Amino acid sequence: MVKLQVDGRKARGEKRRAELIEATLRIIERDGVAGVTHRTVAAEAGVPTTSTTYHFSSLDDLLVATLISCARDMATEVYWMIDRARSRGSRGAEEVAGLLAEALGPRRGRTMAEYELYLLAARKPELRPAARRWLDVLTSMVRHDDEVAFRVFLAGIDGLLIQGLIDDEPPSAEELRPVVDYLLKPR
Amino acid sequence: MVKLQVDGRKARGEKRRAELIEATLRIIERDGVAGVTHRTVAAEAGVPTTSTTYHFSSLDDLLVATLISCARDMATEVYWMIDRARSRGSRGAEEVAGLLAEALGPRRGRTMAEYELYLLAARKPELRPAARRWLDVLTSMVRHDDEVAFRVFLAGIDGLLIQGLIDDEPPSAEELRPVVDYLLKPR
DNA sequence: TTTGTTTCGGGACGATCGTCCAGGTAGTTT
DNA sequence: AAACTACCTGGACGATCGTCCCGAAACAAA
Repeated sequence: MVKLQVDGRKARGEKRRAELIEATLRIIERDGVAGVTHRTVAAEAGVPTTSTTYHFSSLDDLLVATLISCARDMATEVYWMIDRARSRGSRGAEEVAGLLAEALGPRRGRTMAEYELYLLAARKPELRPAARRWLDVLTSMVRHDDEVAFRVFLAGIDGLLIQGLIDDEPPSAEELRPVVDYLLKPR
Repeated sequence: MVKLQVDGRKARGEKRRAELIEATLRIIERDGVAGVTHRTVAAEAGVPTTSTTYHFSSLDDLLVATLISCARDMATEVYWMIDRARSRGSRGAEEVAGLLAEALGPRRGRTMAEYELYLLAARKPELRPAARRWLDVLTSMVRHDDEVAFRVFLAGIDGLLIQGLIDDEPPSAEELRPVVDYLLKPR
């Protein structure tokens, strides 16, 4: 007989674990990876300091878990972005430009956090599979004969986002539009 | 009468300042921005700890100076890359792919450092002009009617580099070639 | 109820951090 | 030579860091 009701203790533990990961992501959005310490994360989550050391064997473990959680969100997010862009046909570029402007405007902190974690993965080999997964998922969405064009598209998106992060004021969808258009133009 | 011979003391000071910046860049290449402390930089440069606090009013100042120095190097570097690619005409893509493979292979640490400093600029407004300058310099190199294509090119380069940083083994020039080709193909 | 397991949290440890200070040294100016 | 300026450095301060320890509390199994 399989036990259907999970252990209440473990359930609470998992919940707090998730809360700590969320708090970590909020801190990275606000202060960057440099601002992540046991104490700042615990304070952000409203739990005692030692709670982080209990649920995560080290600070690195916490960052790893955060990246994995974040990468999953990114994958589904970009998945739907592509899906929406496709369903709008030739209006796809408009859709993409709008989403880029959003990522560089209201969601700027989140975008910075994602690229900081991305660079963290460049340094920590154990993080790379998680960081690479969403790229692979996306690549598998397209036909094989479009693969080069798609890789160019993804690279272009990354470049536009990174370059947009150092603008004093985030670029508007209208400014991004011609570049996205050029990027999507078939040849 | 203008004094031709500079103050020997200031000359030594400037020299050590430069050495500290170089040491900082080496540390970022090896351990990331997170590894930069007064003590690690001083040890890397082979000078006493307090030397960093004397020449740079704070750790932030040291990072700012390092980014500015690094950005200048990047600008001249990419400038010559573009120049070489142009002079080779249709072989430009080959040249670019080779340089990308080099940036992701032997010079991987340096590439990581550059993007870490880039993201630092996203968080610290006073760093943005320095980080943006080399982009502006490059943009001014092309004809106005090519500007969109050039922005796409630069964004694509950034994307390819960032994505290449999380590969377990750096991509070869041959693997990068088709993407660069597609990126440079006129339309 | 008793026993065992898991989560929780206060407190403290040594290490390392950024920064300051006060004196010492080398080079320039008068 | 004397006064001045700029660079150099050993030592130390308080703050914060990651992490450990150990008892308490909550919950499950017996």
